[in-house]
Amino acid sequence: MLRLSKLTDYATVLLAYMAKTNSHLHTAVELSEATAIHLPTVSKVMKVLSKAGVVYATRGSKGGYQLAQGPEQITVASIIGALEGPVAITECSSQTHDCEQASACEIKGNWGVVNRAIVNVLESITLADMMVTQQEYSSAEIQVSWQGLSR
Amino acid sequence: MLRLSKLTDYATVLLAYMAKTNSHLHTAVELSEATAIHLPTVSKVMKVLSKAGVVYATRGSKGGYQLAQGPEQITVASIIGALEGPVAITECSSQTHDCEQASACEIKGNWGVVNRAIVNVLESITLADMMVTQQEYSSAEIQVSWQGLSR
DNA sequence: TTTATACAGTACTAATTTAGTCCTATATCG
DNA sequence: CGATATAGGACTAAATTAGTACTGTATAAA
Ligand code: FES
Ligand code: FES
Repeated sequence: MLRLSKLTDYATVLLAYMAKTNSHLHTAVELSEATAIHLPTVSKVMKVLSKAGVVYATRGSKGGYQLAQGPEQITVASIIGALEGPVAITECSSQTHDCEQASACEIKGNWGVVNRAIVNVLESITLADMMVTQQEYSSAEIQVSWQGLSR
Repeated sequence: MLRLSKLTDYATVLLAYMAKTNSHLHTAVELSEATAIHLPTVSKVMKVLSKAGVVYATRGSKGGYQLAQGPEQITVASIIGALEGPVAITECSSQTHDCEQASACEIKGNWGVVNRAIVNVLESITLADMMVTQQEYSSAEIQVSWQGLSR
């Protein structure tokens, strides 16, 4: 249903907390207590974020996690990519598809264009943007223009 | 994984075929043969599209389906909406959410903004756009700007 | 060097969602 | 009436996601 996984949501909440309290390394236990996300889940998410390079991990006593970049450099797309892989709204939206009925298909390639548009949005929004306090959903100003093809 | 359901994909393929051959009513059998989508699945999809008002259905002998509007008026968002309901990329992205940890959450409301941005993209793309023959994915020109909050 | 701490990697089960099919009912035309 | 075609709902199977647990590795301090 065009929905992100819960793990991606957790990741964003965790990263936002880390961004807010950026002075020290954060252990999984601390993150769990601060966000009320169960510890095993926090661990799972942080391991994935670490492997993807979104956060930097230090092992051992006095260890923990820290953001690999500033909140302005971490995009929502990169968070999603870490947890779920590249965004692909349909099977046919990636370059490496092999749709069975491709020869007869009227919309061939167009999901790729839609996908690209959505990725552009997600790449334009950073963790810092996600930390802005919202008064109203409707107060956001987003402008999107669709110009079709250049040829 | 931010993916549309297959039924939504089928719906778009079916509607694109209908748009291309707009002169007559299309039975489920004809649509199935033209698109190579199994008949039970075609029926399921068309029933949903009919209920949502995307297509108009005529019962009985000489019956079938036709587009309720021109391809330029049918948006991708409306197709998705018919099959999957309103787009909500996370539980917290709709106005009517009641997130357990909302009081402590650093990103409260921001998924709603991201969701709105994606919906804007999907509302800007029509069935007619989806029927343009694509040479290269990269040839599409989409411009998105994120301007954050107005206040 | 031993011990406590904290992350890494992997495997597994349960829960949820989606896909696909089928059956019965209703409407329309000739 | 009988053939055609959609409407609605129920049901099963498949796929995906969420959540948990266990074992391994690295680090720092006693
Ligand atoms: S749906 Fe795959 S090529 Fe059209
Ligand atoms: S995730 Fe629900 S309010 Fe933040």
